[in-house]
Amino acid sequence: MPATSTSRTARERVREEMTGEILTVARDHLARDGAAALSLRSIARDLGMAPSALYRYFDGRNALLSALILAAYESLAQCAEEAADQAARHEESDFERFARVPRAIRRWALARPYEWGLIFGTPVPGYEAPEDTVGPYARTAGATVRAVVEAEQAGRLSSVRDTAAVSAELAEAVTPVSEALFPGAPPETVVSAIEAWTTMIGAVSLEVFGHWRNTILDPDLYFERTIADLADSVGLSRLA
Amino acid sequence: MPATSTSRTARERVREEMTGEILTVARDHLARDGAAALSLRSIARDLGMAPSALYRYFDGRNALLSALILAAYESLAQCAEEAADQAARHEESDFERFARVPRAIRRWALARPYEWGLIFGTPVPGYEAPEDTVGPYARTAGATVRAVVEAEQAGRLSSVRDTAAVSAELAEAVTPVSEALFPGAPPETVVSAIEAWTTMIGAVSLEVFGHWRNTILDPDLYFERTIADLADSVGLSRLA
DNA sequence: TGTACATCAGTGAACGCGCGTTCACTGATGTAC
DNA sequence: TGTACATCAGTGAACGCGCGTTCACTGATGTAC
Repeated sequence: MPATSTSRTARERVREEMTGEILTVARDHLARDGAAALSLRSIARDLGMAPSALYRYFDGRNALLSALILAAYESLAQCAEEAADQAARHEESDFERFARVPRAIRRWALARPYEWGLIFGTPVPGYEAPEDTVGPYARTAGATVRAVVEAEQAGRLSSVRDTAAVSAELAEAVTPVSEALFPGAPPETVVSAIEAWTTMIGAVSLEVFGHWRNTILDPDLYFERTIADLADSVGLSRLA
Repeated sequence: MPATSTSRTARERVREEMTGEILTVARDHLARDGAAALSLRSIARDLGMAPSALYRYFDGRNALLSALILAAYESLAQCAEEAADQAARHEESDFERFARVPRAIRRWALARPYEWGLIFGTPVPGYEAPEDTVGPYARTAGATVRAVVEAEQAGRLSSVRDTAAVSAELAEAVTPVSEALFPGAPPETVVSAIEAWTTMIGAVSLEVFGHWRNTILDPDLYFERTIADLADSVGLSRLA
């Protein structure tokens, strides 16, 4: 019966809306008070409903926190992938295409410092991150290095860079990344890319967590320089 | 009167001991439950005393937390400076002397993940870091780049590296670092050093916060590689 | 279309808990003469 | 050396609070015939 399915989805639509509203309010509280202070009662208060009502939507405080964490991972992954897709659509230099993703990630993080903290900050203690974060995490990393992978496959990575050879042991230690993101690429490329990832995360974290106050006066400018140096270290050309 | 002064310091010595014990227990709790869950009552319970007794030593929960944060900063600074001092005493290559400090910092962090988190993790919300952290933070950074500064002053930094020129604006944006740590050095050196710092913090954070599970199978090996690449990027020679 | 029933969202009272902080106090340790 | 007093560490009861979670309930929305 079509009537049945449409009306059931009507109920479900309302449910999804309500779930979204709860998550939105929860995110606001997260931004204001941090993850540890997240309180079902105060979220319910903001929504104008009884605390117990939230149990219709989330199986307690921990479940809500898990949902927030997962949502943060997925939001970041989507942001990074959108930037990479957009880059792929433009006819630009390898460098320009690479640069778009770190820029997008940084913007995402500056707009949502506490969600960034859920992913890359101090882990909430006694709390195991949900398994489902592995996927979005990998997608974010994949989007970040996509321009490198493509340039590598097209033979466009400059080999003039003075990268030291990677030992067999190190290549082995890094196989999960090689296999997932760099099939067939030389280990030197893989290692440089991981280091670029590390530097990017570090640069964003230091900025977002406030460590550049009175130290780096123009974070935009500095981040651009970081991106440029990362591209160099990975062998990406600035030419179109 | 000598009797007076010795007996007064006797009382003060006990006081200092007690203060130290409280901080130790607090650090244990921090490691077990995280900063947000730090509780005066449970610390007092562990010490076998009344909660109110803690107010003789710390002016409430926030003050205790501040003391923990400050202690973490100072412990890290001391660790880094000791490593740098030790390096200065050895006749080694510039590279070896540089490498000692990141290694020490990483070891410190792995042994005290939550204290690392107090410094480089998500800031405790609604909580301004005490001003006194500026000093130890600068000391840590200074120790990290000491080998670079010395090599630069001795004219031993290799200039063959293909570092792009730093614009006047970027040099300006970075003056606090130049003035505090690199008097007279070219801005290219300063910027490379800041990037090395960023990468090191990023690498340690990613590892300490658990992001290398199933990704980097041998973190020791990978970190050594990171150090080597940082030294290269900054122009340090591996020769003695 | 109408009726009987099932499903589900949301209420509101209640539970037990651990928390930070205060206060008046006791008793030991140090100080002054 | 002895005595009167001040300082200080630590006690224990009490406060008010906000929390997560449970439970029996009401009433609206959807379902089956």
